[in-house]
Amino acid sequence: MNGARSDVASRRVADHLRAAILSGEIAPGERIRQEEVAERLGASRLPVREALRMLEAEGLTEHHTHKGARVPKLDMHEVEVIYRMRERLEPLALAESLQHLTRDDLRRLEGLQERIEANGDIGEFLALDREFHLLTYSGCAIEQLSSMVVRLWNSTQHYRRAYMHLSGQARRWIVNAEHRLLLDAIERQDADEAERCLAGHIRRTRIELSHHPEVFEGPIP
Amino acid sequence: MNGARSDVASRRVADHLRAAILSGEIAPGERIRQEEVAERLGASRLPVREALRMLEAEGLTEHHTHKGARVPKLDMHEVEVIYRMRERLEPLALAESLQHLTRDDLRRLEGLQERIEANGDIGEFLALDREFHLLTYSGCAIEQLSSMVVRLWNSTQHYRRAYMHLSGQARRWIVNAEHRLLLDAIERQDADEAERCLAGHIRRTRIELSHHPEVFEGPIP
DNA sequence: CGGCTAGAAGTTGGATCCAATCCATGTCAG
DNA sequence: CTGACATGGATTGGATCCAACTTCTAGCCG
Repeated sequence: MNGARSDVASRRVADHLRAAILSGEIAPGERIRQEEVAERLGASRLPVREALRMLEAEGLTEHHTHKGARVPKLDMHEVEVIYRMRERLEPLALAESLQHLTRDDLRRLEGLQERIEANGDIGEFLALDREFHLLTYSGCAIEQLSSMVVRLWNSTQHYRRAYMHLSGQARRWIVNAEHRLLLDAIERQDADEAERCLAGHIRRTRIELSHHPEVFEGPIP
Repeated sequence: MNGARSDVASRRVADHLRAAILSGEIAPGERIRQEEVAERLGASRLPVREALRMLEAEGLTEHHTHKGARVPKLDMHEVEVIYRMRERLEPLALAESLQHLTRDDLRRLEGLQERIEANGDIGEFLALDREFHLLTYSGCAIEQLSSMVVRLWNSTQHYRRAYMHLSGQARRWIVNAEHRLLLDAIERQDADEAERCLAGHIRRTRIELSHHPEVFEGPIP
């Protein structure tokens, strides 16, 4: 009868924490105290515990018994391997998704890409880029595959942001060109070409990132 | 100071349920009632809830709000895609693991393969085969990669068992031959060859499985 | 002065009770 | 007889209180 509200407390808490982690408000390595979160969101500790477990499944927190939850901190090699995983899994997800994308999805992809090209600030770019790519996978009905792709995006989000703070506008032009090629292949339903574009896009990003070890050293803007 | 006992109730419960699901005692599609488990293991419902969340992160259960936990039931296409994910991820895990494998690991791999060749019953074969492959990945220090590989194995375990009940001894000879080739490449630290062997091994299994749609239809031994 | 230990405070894990939701059964109108 | 609908039992979600563990600190002894 209501507007599909998330009236389950644990989900509300999870949504809140997820946003806080993805936006960088809670940084990698930082500890999350149950009581503090519970108090701030007006719930008891129990839904917070459930929420932290959900986030753990999404790769956003890690849990150690009697020591609580932290946001995982990754080193350069870990992130590089995660990018290699993305190179292999995301083309598969795209292939599974491609023929199920609706005409409306394509229109939204176009719209997102136009907004990406509008060159907003870094936070906006990251959010739109994420939305763009995940939308291309939205037709993938294989739960395991979709959830793993989201996990990989979640894990690297913080380092993508850190890298964007270092890289110039030129990078964005390359991204835009690659997105356009990808969009074109998707609209033509050319699975092979779309997979190639996507793998190349991720691969290039991985290699660029590997030239900036400083991303993984200090605290970040 | 104690013998590394799993004195945390939620972990004990999770271990118990994991074993029950992997052994087929709890079948795909089956519901898991918190109170029943709690009573049977002499704990309250809370650690059971935590355990179910852990298992969800491992791909062994799925959770729907106010409807509880079930073991996911997959159709043939889903399993086929999961095998394609394995084809892409496990060679990567092997490459990451290869140079960290100790001489002792290699000896244990040899021992496992010999026990596999001893041709025990199906349950034993499945357990040994799982142990063999996961041991080859044990040197992989990338948590995300290792955990995803385990997830994929967990998800398909039941269907591997169902398939084994249908396939003859000839399949085992092929598996043994492939394992020997893989072991040889691993011992020579030949990453490329090992990746090729492994991808081929998984690929062949996927194709074989796709010839047996009956695996996904009825209830299973 | 430094390192180790005991304990106190803080944080997480677990048990019990209550509330909200789902689902199956039975009833009644058409 | 069939369908929708209401109701009660069953099951999960949440709050509160207590126990176990970790960690930080203060004090003692070498």
